[in-house]
Amino acid sequence: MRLTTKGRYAVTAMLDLALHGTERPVSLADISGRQSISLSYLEQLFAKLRRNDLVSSVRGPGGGYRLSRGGHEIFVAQIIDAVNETVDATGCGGSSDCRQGEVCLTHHLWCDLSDQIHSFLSGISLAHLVERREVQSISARQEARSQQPDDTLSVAEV
Amino acid sequence: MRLTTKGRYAVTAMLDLALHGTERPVSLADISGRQSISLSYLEQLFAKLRRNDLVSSVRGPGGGYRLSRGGHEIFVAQIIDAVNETVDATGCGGSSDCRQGEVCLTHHLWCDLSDQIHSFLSGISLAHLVERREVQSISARQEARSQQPDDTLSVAEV
DNA sequence: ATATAATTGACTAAAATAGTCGGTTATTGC
DNA sequence: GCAATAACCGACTATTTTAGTCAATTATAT
Repeated sequence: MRLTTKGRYAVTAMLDLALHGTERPVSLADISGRQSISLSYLEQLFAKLRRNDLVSSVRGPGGGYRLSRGGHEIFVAQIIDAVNETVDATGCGGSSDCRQGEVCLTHHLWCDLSDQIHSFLSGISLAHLVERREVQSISARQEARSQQPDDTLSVAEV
Repeated sequence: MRLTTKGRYAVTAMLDLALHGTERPVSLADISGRQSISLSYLEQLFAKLRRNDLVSSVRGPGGGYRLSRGGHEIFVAQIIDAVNETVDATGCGGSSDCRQGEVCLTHHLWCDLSDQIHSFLSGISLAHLVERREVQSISARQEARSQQPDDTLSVAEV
């Protein structure tokens, strides 16, 4: 399991979907606008998310993406795995012959570590994230942004 | 906290130090030979490890690096932090104004996540890794490599 | 003195990340 | 049927990170 900004983009986008996709599908243009992620980059990410059956798409006007199942059945680990899609979690191929016939010194360490992080992130669902108060309030602000441009962001909110 | 191959290299090298550096300092050339990491790349990594006070150096013949303290006082998290040295764990600066005055949707998630992974890796010391049977056997094989070139690596060993 | 080995800095190659562009296909509403 | 929408697709580019090279300098043990 690798942890980079790419996975964060994907989780952010999926969280946006979970928050705004309850009524109708959400277009990538909308997500792009709200989360400041480039549309074309989102296209790449969602191609992978769709291939991994995390989202389904609706074409044409009014179309977009929606979660392929309930937010409590989609986990952060799945999202990160989908966009990283590096099968090779250990860096040595998992084939146990990384060091020309030997197993590299930290082979087991990284397998363990990978497992631990993976199971940790497998316990966090989108629904779980949506429940967080902070996320809800931020989302509300983002929705209201067009009406009232607030420069009065208090520290308490953050 | 970012998790890439760079951190794995660093941990591997430090583990090598913990295993072979009990008597005398270990030269980067030795580590390079045993772990198949390029000497110059090790130089870069150890410059950072030294700046972060995880190793101390001894110049001249018979010199090399040793752990700056006991293996039970050096943790995987510290090693990874040292070589990544991206203070910005959240990707949005932690300054809480990533989205032009707003906090990005997953800001808290990644702070949490980062904290969890960090505390997990902060619980694993080099000494802890050395105690692992697998690591010891692999290390033994690596040390003996020059005497008996073994092509008879059984699956059970792996 | 000499060999060893850290230390430094500049430079390069390859890969991953992030993003652009120009199209095509399916669908909806008029 | 037509136009607008928005997914879908592939090729292409820029930036950053990773990984590694090279050439020198400095300290030190013998």
